[in-house]
Amino acid sequence: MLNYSVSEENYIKAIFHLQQQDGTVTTNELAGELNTRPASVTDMMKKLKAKKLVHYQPYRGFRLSAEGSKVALGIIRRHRLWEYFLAEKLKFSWDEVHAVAEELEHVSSKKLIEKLDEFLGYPKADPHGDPIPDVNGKIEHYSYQCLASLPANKLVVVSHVSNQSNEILDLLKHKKISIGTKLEIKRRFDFDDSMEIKIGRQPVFTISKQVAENIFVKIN
Amino acid sequence: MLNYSVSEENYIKAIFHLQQQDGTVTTNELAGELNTRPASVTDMMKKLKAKKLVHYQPYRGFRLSAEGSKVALGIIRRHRLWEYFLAEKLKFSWDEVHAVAEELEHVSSKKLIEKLDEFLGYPKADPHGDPIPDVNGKIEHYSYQCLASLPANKLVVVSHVSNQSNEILDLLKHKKISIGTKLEIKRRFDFDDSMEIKIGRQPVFTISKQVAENIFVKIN
DNA sequence: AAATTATTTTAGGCAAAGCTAAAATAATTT
DNA sequence: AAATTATTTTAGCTTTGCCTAAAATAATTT
Repeated sequence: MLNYSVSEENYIKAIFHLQQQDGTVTTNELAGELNTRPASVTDMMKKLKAKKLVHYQPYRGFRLSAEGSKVALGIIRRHRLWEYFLAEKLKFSWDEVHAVAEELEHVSSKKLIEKLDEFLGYPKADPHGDPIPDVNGKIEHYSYQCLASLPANKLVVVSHVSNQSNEILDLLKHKKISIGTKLEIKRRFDFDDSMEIKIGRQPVFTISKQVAENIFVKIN
Repeated sequence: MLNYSVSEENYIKAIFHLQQQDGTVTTNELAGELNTRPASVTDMMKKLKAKKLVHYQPYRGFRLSAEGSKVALGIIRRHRLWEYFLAEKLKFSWDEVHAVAEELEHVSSKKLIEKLDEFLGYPKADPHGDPIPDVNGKIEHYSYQCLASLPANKLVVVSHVSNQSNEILDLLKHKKISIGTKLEIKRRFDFDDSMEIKIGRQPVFTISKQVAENIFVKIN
């Protein structure tokens, strides 16, 4: 496996995360994610395309190639192992681990990561509950839970919507619920299984049983 | 304290080590140490001078300023703590730790290093026996003696190896000499300054002058 | 369908850190 | 003291990764 620059790795990782949601990633999206300019993204996409890490046609967006995904999973593996180390061994608090792991993940020694993994006892997930890919880049997929099945007072992240109809998407769009939205379940009503939900600091609103049954979440 | 680039840090560290021996460091020496060209060294010296990290007059060599030394000791602290971590926790062999620590030392989080130090139990020296500077850059100096300078029939403890090259570490690993090893000097030969050494009840073996010059010991 | 707006790419530059070749300075021989 | 040799610096070029402004293309309105 070749070696990539810190910059290249950051682009690859960002594309990986963005394409989880969107399938294909746009120049502006990626520029936003990386706090850089669209022109810089175009430059880097040309480079990554030349290295066969992304599929890219001008003006048409891009996504990782198989090889690119493998590289991304390697970076994510390193990141999450370091996060686990920082939280578990060095007693960093949950919100501090990410920034430091962003630096550590670029240290490229393969042996370091294998030894670290062993030292940590082969953890399955990082402190945020995100699964840690194995040496071969295999990642356990999330077992999403149906929002309708959860009790009150849970903080969750929307991860999947199991219904592609215009009707539900229209409703979700109106309620400003999309993939990645953080929801807090405030109350459940036994009468009709409706739920009161809060997003950030916005006012509480209600969703019906039928809606909740189609939303799948990761518990935070 | 400001932040420096990986390149700047590598120059600062190299100057620190070279000036231990020479007092003042020359362009060619530093270029040799860093596997770079004299012209590149001159460029960097101008930059480090502008940042008041070195004293430098064209053609007259250079040395670290007080501030430069403080920065150097910070880098050395990080390097040695990581070396200790790699050897002690991840069970790296001592000839492998240096290369990986070279990468880890540039991760700049202050909190990371303080937490790591605590986790490791505030070690005093790295796996090669080099003392670890404290948070304030204070470093303990031991008065070790060079093995090459000692007469026969001495019982000594290996405390420091003044050469991090793979070549010597490979040799020492093969001869089973590491920090803390008890050696008995059985004979010295004036012809080539080689020595016969015994470890415990193992058979006597010979080491060359070049090796003995890099081993520093405490007399038992 | 044309016009307007938004997005993306191109063109041309900049800073960091390296390089080679030539010029300047210092050190050593003769 | 002059000549030669060695060292160091300067000048100018390269690559990486970023930038701004202008041009090209796509998407949306009218």
